[in-house]
Amino acid sequence: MSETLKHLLNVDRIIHEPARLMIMAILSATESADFLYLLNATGLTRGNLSSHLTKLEKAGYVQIEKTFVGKIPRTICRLTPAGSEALELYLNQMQTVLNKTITNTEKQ
Amino acid sequence: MSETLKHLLNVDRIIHEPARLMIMAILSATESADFLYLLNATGLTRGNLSSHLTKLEKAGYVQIEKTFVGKIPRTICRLTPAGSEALELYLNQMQTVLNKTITNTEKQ
DNA sequence: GAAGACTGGTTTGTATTGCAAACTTGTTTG
DNA sequence: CAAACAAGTTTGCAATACAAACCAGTCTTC
Repeated sequence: MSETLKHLLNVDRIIHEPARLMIMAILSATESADFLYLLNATGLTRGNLSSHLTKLEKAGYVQIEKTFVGKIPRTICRLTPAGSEALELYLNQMQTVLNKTITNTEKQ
Repeated sequence: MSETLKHLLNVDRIIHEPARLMIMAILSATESADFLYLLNATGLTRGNLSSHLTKLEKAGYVQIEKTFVGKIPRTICRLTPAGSEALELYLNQMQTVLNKTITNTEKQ
């Protein structure tokens, strides 16, 4: 069991951060979303959303596209292939660890 | 779905840190463990293990007991009731979020 | 019996974060 | 044209997580 647990140390920290996991999860479900949608869906402040998005972009996990709708700027975000791959890997790892741990806690 | 996800922002950061989740998971399975056992089981350095344990102790999640075996000091750690409660809560929350997210990623 | 190695940790230093608040650039409204 | 609003970005700071240095005591070995 220890071996499974040790995977935790290598878990993707970019995704492990709750705020970013939320963002990734939303993007994985919606294909694409704009800044305001994410803002509302996550409950983050604009500042935090902005910096998390930048971090995800630098990691190559989301692609950020800036356009204008009329004269108002609009930021559209979508998961990259690398992003959804990384998300899937993260989910599987965590899932495995959680299951192991849960069955253990139940045992006693 | 958004509501479930937002729980992520309130997830217990003490437990969310991978190193500490490992420690908590091990303790929940073994009832009690000494420093060296944890050291080996987690693969952490002594310094990190020490400081994570202190943090868990301050949070009231583990109880740390120092004894001597012969002339050699020995540190025994066990989960407190508050600790195992917090762990269980964390596991349930994460489990829920992961399941939601996984079914969403599968949909596409 | 003293030099060095080992046990079992704790403390310190540093670089990275995550968050909130302030700022920016432009647009619309009264 | 002044004030309010939209859509973000940048800045400042306090809290972390890790590694490396340190420490107190014990054992070995020559």
